[in-house]
Amino acid sequence: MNFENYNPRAALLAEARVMLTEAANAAMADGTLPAAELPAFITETPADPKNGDVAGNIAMAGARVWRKAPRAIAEAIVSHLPDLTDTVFDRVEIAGPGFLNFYASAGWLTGVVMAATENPEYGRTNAGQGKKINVEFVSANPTGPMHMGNARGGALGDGIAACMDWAGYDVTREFYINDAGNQIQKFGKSLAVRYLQLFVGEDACPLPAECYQGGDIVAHAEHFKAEHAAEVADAVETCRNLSGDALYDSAAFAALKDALVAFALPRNIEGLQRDLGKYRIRYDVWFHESDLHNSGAVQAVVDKLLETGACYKAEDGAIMYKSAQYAAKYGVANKKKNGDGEEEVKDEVLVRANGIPTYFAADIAYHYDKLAVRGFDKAIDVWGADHHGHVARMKGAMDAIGLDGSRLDVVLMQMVNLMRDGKPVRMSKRTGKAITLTDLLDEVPIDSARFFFNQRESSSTLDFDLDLAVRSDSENPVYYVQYAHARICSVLKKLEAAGITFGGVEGGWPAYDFADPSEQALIRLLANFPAEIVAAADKYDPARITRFCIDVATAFHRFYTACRILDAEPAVQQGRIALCLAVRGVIRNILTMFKVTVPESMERAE
RNA sequence: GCGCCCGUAGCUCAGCUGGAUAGAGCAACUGCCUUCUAAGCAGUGGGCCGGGGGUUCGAGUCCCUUCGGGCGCACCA
Repeated sequence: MNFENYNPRAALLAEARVMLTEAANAAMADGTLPAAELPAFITETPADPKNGDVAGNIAMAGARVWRKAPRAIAEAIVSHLPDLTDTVFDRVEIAGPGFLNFYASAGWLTGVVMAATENPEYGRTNAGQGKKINVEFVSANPTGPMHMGNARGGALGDGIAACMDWAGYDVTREFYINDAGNQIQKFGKSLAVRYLQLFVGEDACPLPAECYQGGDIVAHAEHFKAEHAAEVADAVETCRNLSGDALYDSAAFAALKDALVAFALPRNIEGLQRDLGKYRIRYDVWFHESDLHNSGAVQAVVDKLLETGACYKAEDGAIMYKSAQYAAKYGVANKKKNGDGEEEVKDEVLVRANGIPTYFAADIAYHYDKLAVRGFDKAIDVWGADHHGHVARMKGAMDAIGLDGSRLDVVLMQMVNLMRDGKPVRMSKRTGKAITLTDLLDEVPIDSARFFFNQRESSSTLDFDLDLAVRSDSENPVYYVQYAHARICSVLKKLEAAGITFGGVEGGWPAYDFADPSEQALIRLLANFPAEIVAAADKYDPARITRFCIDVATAFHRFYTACRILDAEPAVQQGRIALCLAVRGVIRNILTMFKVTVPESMERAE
């Protein structure tokens, strides 16, 4: 038997839908129901399992076209349903205002357990049809350390990528290195000033306010001095006698900046790669913004937009992008009040009057590269919510350049509040500065960080409970889930020690129908797993999988409390071992998706 | 002023393309270990789903409006 790509819940919903459609058509054909166009209806999984495994609302939805009470329509449809023997259903009932409730057969439940035990990748489906997806996330500036937003973005982006991978998409994880443009100039200026300070002192060459103030800049300057001082000795001598704009505009200062950036930037990028690696994120592509400038791709995009009329040259020489062209379609535009107090749409700068393109121009070239050059069907960007103003104009720009703006989806992520003792903490106790990703990982286990950041929808601000994240008890959801897995491993070890093995499908599937309510509830939950992943991929919401995992752990602990395994009758025991293996597989697959460790045993706290 | 996100139990949050009696964890209270890890389980109490209109068989969910909180509106990224 082949359980690859099996999605039991989707199969059940689809089967009920076919039955209802055929029964309704048959009822109209023989006059039980008046002839009419089949109404739109849904089949869904009821919240309360008492109402069955599939509920159809066709009788209520058809009340108008069939001009009958929903319950009467339901009777008519039920009387035209086929014999349910040998189907995935046991029975159908009419309930409530006119729901048609389908109850799954024991065979279907067994099939779920079989699929989850026989298929090590149970949960994976081909719903995405192998479409090429690019997920770009974090993309932190290589000018300094990563902050909490990057920490959330990393866990979220990697979670989205994992869900899409499991949902059958061909996923590429990508990091966009902003190694060009203004912030690199600022980085260079900061480095060069700090470097000069090593020779002339801080007072003689103060660090401008707009520069990076962090200690990492000083450290770079010191390292450079130790290793490469001779190479820039002449430039330092020249700069010594200059100050203010005369200094910043000098060729010697520029040479100093270039040398220091060439030294520090690769180190910072390596640092990003090291820290993200420690955070268990592996990128497929590290894309350099500078390549887009060097290859002429940015210029080509600007030329093309000028050609199509999406852009125009302003009087001062800047190239402006017309905001009005996307405002209607994507809603948001950069509105400003003019001198008369009237609102007008303000156009965006694509290339500055001084000829230097803005990041917006580079971003268009970058996304053109993703969608048109590299041929991704979809580009998904994970951005902080503070960049939301950029979304509409980026989508609009994709349209303007001849692509489809809907092929770019931006997942906006709200802020993180780090909480300690129920109060927000903004600054690191150690450094007095904003808390970095590495600060966080020094304090809380990576397992907790990866899991916690994926517990809330990206659209909600997230309170990260530092106290909870370090706790090794059931209140910490990571431990709760890991414990369920460890419990299963422990039982299996005990069985193994007693010489009991599991036959599986090959060894003759256990003749046990999972009679206990806790068993059935658990199996029904496991049946949802593939559909949950598909939904998480569709909505770019990995949080539903972490919640699902907690639900599975809860259902397992209930089962474990209600049902014995070690001393059960042989057939019952085999069935329960199968169920344990199924749960173990699902938890393992989820934790692996989120890069959380999957322990086979838990150390006792004391 | 304009735009985006969020208002659901004391707290943190679920609630799937509108569906049946609005759920979970924490906190409070009560039980369950001679039994596979009690890092677990069961039970009790707790709600004008921010307010007000509308759409329909049916609204926490959709539309309008209003109030409260967060974030953004640069020739920065």
